[in-house]
Amino acid sequence: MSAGFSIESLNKAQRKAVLALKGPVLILAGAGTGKTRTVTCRMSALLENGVKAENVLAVTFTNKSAAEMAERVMGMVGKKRGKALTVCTFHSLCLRILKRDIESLGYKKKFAVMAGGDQTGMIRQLIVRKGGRQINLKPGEVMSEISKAKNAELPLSGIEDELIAEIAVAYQNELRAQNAVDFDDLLLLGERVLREYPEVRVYWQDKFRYVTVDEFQDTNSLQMKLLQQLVGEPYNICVVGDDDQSIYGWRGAQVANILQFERFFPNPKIIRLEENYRSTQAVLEVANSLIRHNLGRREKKLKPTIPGGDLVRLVSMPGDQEEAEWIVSEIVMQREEGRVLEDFAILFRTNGQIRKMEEVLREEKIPYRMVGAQSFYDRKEVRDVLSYVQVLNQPELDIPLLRILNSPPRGIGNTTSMAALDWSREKDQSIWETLIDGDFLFQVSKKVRNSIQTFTSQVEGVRRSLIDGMHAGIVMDQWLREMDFHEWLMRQCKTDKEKDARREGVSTTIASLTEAIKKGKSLSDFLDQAALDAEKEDDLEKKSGVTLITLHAAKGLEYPIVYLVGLEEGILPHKRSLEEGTRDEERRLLYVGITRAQEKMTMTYCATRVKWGKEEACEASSFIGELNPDWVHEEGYEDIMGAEASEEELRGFFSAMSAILDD
DNA sequence: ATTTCCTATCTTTTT
DNA sequence: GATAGGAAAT
Repeated sequence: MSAGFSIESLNKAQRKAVLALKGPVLILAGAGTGKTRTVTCRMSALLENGVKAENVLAVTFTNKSAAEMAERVMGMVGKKRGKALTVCTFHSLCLRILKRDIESLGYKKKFAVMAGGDQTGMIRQLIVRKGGRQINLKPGEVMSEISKAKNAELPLSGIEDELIAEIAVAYQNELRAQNAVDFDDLLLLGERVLREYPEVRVYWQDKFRYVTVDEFQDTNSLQMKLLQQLVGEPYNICVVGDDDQSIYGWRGAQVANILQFERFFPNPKIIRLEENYRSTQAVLEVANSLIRHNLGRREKKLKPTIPGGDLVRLVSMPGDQEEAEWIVSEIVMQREEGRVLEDFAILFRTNGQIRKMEEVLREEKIPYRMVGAQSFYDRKEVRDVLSYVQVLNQPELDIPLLRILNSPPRGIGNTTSMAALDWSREKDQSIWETLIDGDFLFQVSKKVRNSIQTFTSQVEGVRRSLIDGMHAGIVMDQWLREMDFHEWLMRQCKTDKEKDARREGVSTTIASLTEAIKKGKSLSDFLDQAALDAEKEDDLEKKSGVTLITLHAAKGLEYPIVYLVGLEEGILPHKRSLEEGTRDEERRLLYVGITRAQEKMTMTYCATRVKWGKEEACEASSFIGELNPDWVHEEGYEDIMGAEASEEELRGFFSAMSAILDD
């Protein structure tokens, strides 16, 4: 076998997984047990055994892990064959399926994906229109109800809360009117088109004869149904996951999918990977002792291959300021001992906790990279630019058009856009059609008419030059200049830092547009990708420094030295999980956090923490009592500072000594 | 129509 | 302590 990997380098269980190519396979892979390695070797083995790369599909959960897996397989089987494989997320898979056949479901072929801020904005508007303001209804709540209903394949009108149901129905009508879909629709419609149209199903089943699903514990019931449609007999499906790392229950993930895999695909080969190559015994003992407290899991234990190791440290802090300062001082110290900044990661439960840490790192001039904070494509200026691109591509889309209509200000204010909106509703046409509608223009003031016509002819002019074959990146850049977009943007910024960030956001967006066009993608392709991508991958990978990351985003990653901060009741476990009775998931979250560490693990908790500008008292997390004390070393703030003080005294002593000796 | 100032709310986690 | 949306002033 001329495989790009050596079978000898795998352990027995891994080997078994790599060789089980046909039929359903369930790989239970604990943290750090060489899961990715095994999966990529297995895919490589498929190709070695004569399976065509075009017939192989790997589904992952994030774009990032898709990219990573694709890269690793390519490294094994060569670029040419690697490129023919399909490695993508559930959502982008459905996007592909729908691009081919969405017309069967009554949508027009060119549909848009609505996500992030646009979606929130739309819901917010509807809340106001339907009078949900008074009862303080939050967009997030409405969205999660809609999502729940869609994932359960229940009608939106059946949502228990009448007002939410009404808003949900209006939301869906609005999407439908705009020929747009949201994230859940992608899955919902993807599954539906496969189920209802045998020829579509056969096409995709025939294309993807070998399917692999990574992070299977995170799939929800809809994704499971999709898989059932996608994978036909003889069920060449391999799923990989770890029920102990299921941390997306709030998004509808069903641990049952992994616990009862055999219910969906008969007689699977079940393979357990339990030998951990990532962490020291100390780290694993603590992780195991914690996760043991969860009920209803597939019993398993991570077996260490690296005996001993430093004890896991548990440090109490007076406040979050001290917590941040102490961790940074530790990093500085260890860097002086030869550690590189990329070895360190600081893990958080919520994004809000990151701020303090950032502040201190900046003071100390230590570079850092953040993962899982605000999504690049959700930044204001980026969404503005993207809205412009959307309007260029398809002016009939109301949401992006409304967004840019008066930013920068061009004399088409709120009154006018509301009038246009009403008119478009009445005539059952898009707002763009209304703006070029003579009847509509006739009934507005001359001044407003002028402003509108200036704008619409601008759009038409720019669109024409696009059709003439001008480069979209250049056209967009020129147009932004023409309307003094930058100047307007800069005027809104208070600090220089903000200015830089905004400028960078705009130029990065234009740059990635330019790049996409260069690669031969259409504007629609570019916009779809922007909607599905949470992050701009390349920046994150390239940036160096200490990693700041949420526990959720950290899954699948590893770092030599890990600090896990804010181990406090109300944060981890999160207050809301206590209300919702999902404490087990919080425990898994902590488990994921601990198992990220290769060599050194430090956890901290504070007595007080500044929340919303106010100091609040905190209590140590109840999870702390569940950790095996044999492998934990507890320290107080006084101990650490005491040690440091005596070190200083010592230094003072030495300098005094040398002064004497110099004499 | 646009800017500016005030206030209520926010903090789980993400495709 | 930020930020978005609303009211008030220009």
